[in-house]
Amino acid sequence: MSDGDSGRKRILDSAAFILRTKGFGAARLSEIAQGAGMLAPSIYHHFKSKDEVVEEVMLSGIYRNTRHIVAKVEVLGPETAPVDRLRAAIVAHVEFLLSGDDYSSAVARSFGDLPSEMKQRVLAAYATFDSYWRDLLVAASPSGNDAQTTVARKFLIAMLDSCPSWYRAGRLGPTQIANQAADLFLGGFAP
Amino acid sequence: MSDGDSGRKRILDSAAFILRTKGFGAARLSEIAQGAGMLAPSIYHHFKSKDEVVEEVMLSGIYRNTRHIVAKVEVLGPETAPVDRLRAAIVAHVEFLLSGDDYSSAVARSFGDLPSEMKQRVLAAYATFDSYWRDLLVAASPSGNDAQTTVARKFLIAMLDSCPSWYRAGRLGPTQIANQAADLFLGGFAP
DNA sequence: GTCTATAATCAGATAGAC
DNA sequence: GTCTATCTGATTATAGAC
Repeated sequence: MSDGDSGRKRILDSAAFILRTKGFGAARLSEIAQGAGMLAPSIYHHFKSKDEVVEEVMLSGIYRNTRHIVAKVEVLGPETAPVDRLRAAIVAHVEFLLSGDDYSSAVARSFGDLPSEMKQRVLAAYATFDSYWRDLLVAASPSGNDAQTTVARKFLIAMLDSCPSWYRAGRLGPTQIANQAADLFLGGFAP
Repeated sequence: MSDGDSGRKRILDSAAFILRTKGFGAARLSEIAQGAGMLAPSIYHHFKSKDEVVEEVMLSGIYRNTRHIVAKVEVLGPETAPVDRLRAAIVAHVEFLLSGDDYSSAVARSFGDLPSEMKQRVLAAYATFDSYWRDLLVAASPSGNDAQTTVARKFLIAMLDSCPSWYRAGRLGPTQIANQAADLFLGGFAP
């Protein structure tokens, strides 16, 4: 069964765009509906509540993003150095965010603002994403210090997730920003 | 005239705490009032609107934070290397955020969610903060590339501002996190 | 300076026609 | 599957007593 242009998908696409651009706190159901080419009450034919729409956008975003990163890393041969695997993940994450995937950007922007019950549920999916990064960082860590790689992971993801909020198409393209992020995190600003 | 425990200050303190912990979208006037030991309508004796409270928290946060960082950097002698000035700023910023200054954390958490008209006004104050970082980074940049230091600044501030959202008092104290942030940004994760 | 009572507004959700 | 009309609840804001 094709999902091509169904109402459901139009709603999710619109919600992802709104969540990416305005954030959770400012996302209005009427605006989501407008972006999907319908009026607010029509959404309830497809979803039980506004929160259900938001939650599905979050889960999709995490899933799509994780799949994209894993694919870009695992295509590298088994002989690839851990640092190069980490580099590939950084580049893949930033490129995905900046190449217009509203779902992953919605997660980057709005995850922290979700109501706590929803956040708990979404966290289960987020754990997969998080632990993949943890493994990449541990493998590439020169020190091997556990607490340090945990802090480094928090810093890294916050840094990468910020891209959609300040990036504007211009002289530097997504790939250049992505490579600079990798250079900066791995090599430092003033080595 | 002492501002010690005036209603005005209690409201601002409470609002800063709420904005730091729940974000702009979830900040309720009734909860701000409760934290200040009064009921919601009493706030209007001190402020014209909820937005006015929020805006004053933002301006205070930016001002306090900038002043703190500048003080910690400018206490260094004029012979201090640019990299060490940048390092001092990074450490100062993280320590300030993690040592419980609700105002600076409120800015870090909620600035991106402000309604656009307010954001424009607050941006004027934020520009002072931003340009101080720009100067520090340009001075310490080995490459001197303008576009690159701009991107590096965005990444740096996003990374540092994320601290309050994930830091929990434990084995690592604020100073250790702050130093690790500086080591990571300046030296890189896998040099 | 803070309260109670209430107005005004808005957003999410439901009912039922088409 | 989408609409119009309406309900319900929450939230900001105002009026006026104390």
